[in-house]
Amino acid sequence: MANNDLPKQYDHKAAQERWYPFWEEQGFFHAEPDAARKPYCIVIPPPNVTGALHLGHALNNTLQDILIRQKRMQGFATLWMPGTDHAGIATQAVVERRLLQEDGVSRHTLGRDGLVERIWQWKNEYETRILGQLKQMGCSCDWQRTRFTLDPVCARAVRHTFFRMFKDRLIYRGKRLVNWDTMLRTAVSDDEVFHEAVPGHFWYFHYPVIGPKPDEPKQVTIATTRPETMLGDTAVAVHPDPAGALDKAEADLAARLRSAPAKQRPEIEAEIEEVRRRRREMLPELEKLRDMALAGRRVLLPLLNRDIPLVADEWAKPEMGTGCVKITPAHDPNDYEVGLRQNLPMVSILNLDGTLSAEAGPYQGQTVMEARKNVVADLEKQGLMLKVEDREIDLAHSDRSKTPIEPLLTDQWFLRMEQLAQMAMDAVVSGRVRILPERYTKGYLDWLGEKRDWPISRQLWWGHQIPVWYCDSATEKDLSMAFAGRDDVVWHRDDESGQWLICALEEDLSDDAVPGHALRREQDVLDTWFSSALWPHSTLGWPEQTPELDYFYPTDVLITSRDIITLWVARMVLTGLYNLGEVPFPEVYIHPKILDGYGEGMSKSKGNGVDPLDVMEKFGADSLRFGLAYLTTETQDIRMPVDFECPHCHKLMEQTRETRVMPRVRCPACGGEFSTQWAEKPADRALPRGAVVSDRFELARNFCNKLWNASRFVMMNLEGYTPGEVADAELTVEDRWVLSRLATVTGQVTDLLAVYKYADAARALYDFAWDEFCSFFVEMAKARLGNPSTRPAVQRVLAHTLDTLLRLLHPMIPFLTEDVWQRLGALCPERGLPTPEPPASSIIVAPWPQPDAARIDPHIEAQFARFQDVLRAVRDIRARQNVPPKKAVHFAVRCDPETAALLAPLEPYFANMAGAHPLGMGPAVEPPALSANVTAAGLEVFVDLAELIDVEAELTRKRQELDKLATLIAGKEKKLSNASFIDRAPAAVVQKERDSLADLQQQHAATAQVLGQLADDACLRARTGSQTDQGTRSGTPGNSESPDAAL
RNA sequence: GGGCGAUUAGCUCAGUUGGUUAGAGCACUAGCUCGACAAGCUAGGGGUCACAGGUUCGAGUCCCGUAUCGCCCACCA
Repeated sequence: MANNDLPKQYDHKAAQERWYPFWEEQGFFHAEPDAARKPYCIVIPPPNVTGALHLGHALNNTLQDILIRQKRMQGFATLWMPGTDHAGIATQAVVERRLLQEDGVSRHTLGRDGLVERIWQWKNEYETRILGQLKQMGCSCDWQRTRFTLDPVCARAVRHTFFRMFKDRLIYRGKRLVNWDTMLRTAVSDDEVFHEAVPGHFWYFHYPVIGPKPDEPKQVTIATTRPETMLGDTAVAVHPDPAGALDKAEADLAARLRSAPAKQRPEIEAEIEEVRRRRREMLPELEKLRDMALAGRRVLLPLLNRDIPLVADEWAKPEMGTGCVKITPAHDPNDYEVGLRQNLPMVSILNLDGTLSAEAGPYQGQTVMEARKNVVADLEKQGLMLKVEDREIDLAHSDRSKTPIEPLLTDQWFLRMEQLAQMAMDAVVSGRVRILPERYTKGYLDWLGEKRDWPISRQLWWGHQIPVWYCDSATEKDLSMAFAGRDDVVWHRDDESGQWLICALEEDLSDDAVPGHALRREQDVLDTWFSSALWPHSTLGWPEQTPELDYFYPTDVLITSRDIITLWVARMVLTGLYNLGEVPFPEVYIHPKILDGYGEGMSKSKGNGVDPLDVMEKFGADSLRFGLAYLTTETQDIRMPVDFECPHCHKLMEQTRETRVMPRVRCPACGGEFSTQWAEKPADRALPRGAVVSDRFELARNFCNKLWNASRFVMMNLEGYTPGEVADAELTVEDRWVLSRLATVTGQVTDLLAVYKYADAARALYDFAWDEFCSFFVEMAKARLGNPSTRPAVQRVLAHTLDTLLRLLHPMIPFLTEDVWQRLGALCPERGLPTPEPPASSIIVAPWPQPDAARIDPHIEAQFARFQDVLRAVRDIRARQNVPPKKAVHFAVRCDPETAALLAPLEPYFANMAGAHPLGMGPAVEPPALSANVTAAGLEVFVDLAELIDVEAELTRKRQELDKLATLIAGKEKKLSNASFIDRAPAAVVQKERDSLADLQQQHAATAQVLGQLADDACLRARTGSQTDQGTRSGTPGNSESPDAAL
């Protein structure tokens, strides 16, 4: 192979295009149950088919692939289960919006089947795109097993789970207030609601008391921001203990006041004053009303002339509003709770389209806004309106239609959580499921601890339709006869409506399944999370007892982000336990979130999202992956300032809060304009698109390139390579050093990945590859490669070291490592120490390196560290003295005999790596007549400056250095003269300090000596008035004939 | 309102059970095209570890408080 032709820069595109198809064709990603091997399985958190993947997905999947690739190399039968999520509401919303925009068609005109068909088209398009993105990233998923939460296999799991839960009476129907979008006529979930402050009003009005006694108030005053809801009022509440409640409010405020900073105090003091005012002015009336409530007195609901009770309920806070609160159970979440507590009727005044229902009497058919206006006007007419205040209202809006949300009481399906939640909690408390980092367990347990029933129905068309049929008319006997002998149908009567709820396992029921009685299927679908909750077992074929399920379940780890610990992780644990009696995974690793430069999470709506394809286009998949791994620390989110890359001049420009939402941006560097993701107008779209990237991937890109060039060096120098044994005796100091370091790093990386410390693993590899392998081993190999007698051995060590390093890096940098692996295979068909062997056909299945404890040699590492110290010192002096690179220098090292002996075999490298020639090393070494020195722990390096010196600069430097050393020495002396330090600190620490002091004193002495010589010289020259005559000054130090110099 | 996390160099971040003179990458400065690599090499400058207390012989590290930022949950008649 013509390795000289290798490009100087790593061509990531070529490697990606070449090796991904190769891996797929070879079937490396596919896993089958294999009794001879241990299983390792991760299920992907299925991305939503709503859109393309962003950088958060890239991170999530990179972390999974790193583990998967490592485990595969470790010999496990490794399965990474891929797939996507139908993401019910989000996907339907996206498709509906597009339909409306592009075709002007609403879902109601299209109909259920038509819409669902369109969504399937969308799904197919985006699934392909998403899976394509994963492939580009190098994800080694078992694509043959790709699942979709709505496919037949998953659907079957959903039906079986639902059926059993229904049979176990865990699923029930009930009323619940939902966020109703009157425009789209659907309930939307809490996360699809945004709050926006809008100007509004706060109306105060009166309800007359029915039959007031002389000492009783004639009316109660209530206040509301939504006056039309009074039509649905079924009570007015007053606090059962207004005096106590006010006392408590005051006490709470007083407590806050004590700990409050000065600037908040006036506000709190004002609040306290308000509470006191209320106690003076309002308490008697509130207590009277409370007594009336307890006596069962009623008030008249104006306009509808309905009489409704006064109730005593703690929801009415005497410190707020009028102290009395109207109760509208069907249209307010808190009032609903009051309604349940007080056994109030629930009157729904809204139709699903947002108009008022028959319950609203004369206002029937009006919209909410119309009714509001009319109700206010009518109350005014009756003299019941007290006052109106302007007030800003934090109003809930639907994300999808941007219209205000109306809380509406509707029939929904629920899953009883009491036992299920407890099982999921126990699994974590007992340690059967460990959440890492551990701090996230609290949120999990707190959330489950509330044991709130899970509302599982959604008024959507895209999803798993609930397999329940209603029947109003049949008797129990009719059903028993119709379904005689069938254990795949169960039914029970709905307590509230009295109708039959019939659930069928796999086969849908026909309308005439019960002769003579019509069946009507439930139209709602299940919450998306219901099917996602089954993902770890449904993807493996459950309820079928497949070999895969048997072998791979439970999976080994779940890797996900923290915002779905409750929505998803908790529910997977719960269904896993319910369906299989086993947790779905023993560990959950929660990874950081990717934030933009302002510390905000990335999202489409903010416009600060980064498409991994843009990053890969610019930096390559390897850099994307390594960069992300390098940033994945345990405690920190990943802050990533985002840049536009100008398509004209390719310069990066920072994306600001302003530019990130602009359709077109002008490059400040070249003045060219480009479009962004917001471009909609044809004129904008015609501009070239500016990719959104981040310079935080440059580190990884540079590293990949470094690796590429190190590999290139090795391969260029493998000419004439012959495989062969390398006996330990043949190994040089640097060989033994690099092998020792390699063994250490192998152990570290293996251990770190086992505990998900990706950043530490990446750093260990980065530092070793760059600072040790490239900067030292490769540099030092150059000399030996030039010598025919040493060339074969160093080739073998180089090939082996590179081979091992590639394997360690493969999980993070799959393409580059495979590319080099294959090339290396052509050059070294057998390699490895001590005995060469043929390498694996692909690095993806090459064995993961074992940390070879026998290679770890602290003595050699210490020796090498000394060499590095001396080399650094010489280079330092060269640099600060501005010695031209090609000019040789001479130096001496004062050190103990052991160090001198250690350094001896490395002497030639000083010439190669620093253009420096040793004059002597050992304890008796004296500085040359004129020298620059560097002191390090236990040694002093003197560079002979006879021909080179800039005396003044060196004098200044030495004086500063001496001062610094003196300060440090003083500090140490003080510490060591402190009796309590000597007494209480561990002996080892004290000794360390003593050694350190001695060393500093030695450094001080050496520096003082050099300084003295330099000062004499400067003095001499000042006296003679002559410039240094470089030719005549003696370059030979006095000690060059000393015994130590002969070492 | 409750919970969690963060605050270390201009920027982005490491910093192990408390123990030598707090590190890296980018950016900056100076010098370098010597056959792996200028996406590089060599060296350098740059830090009151957010602020204020405490524990300790010793605090970036542990404890209390404050400020700022972020995330999650709840609530707002």
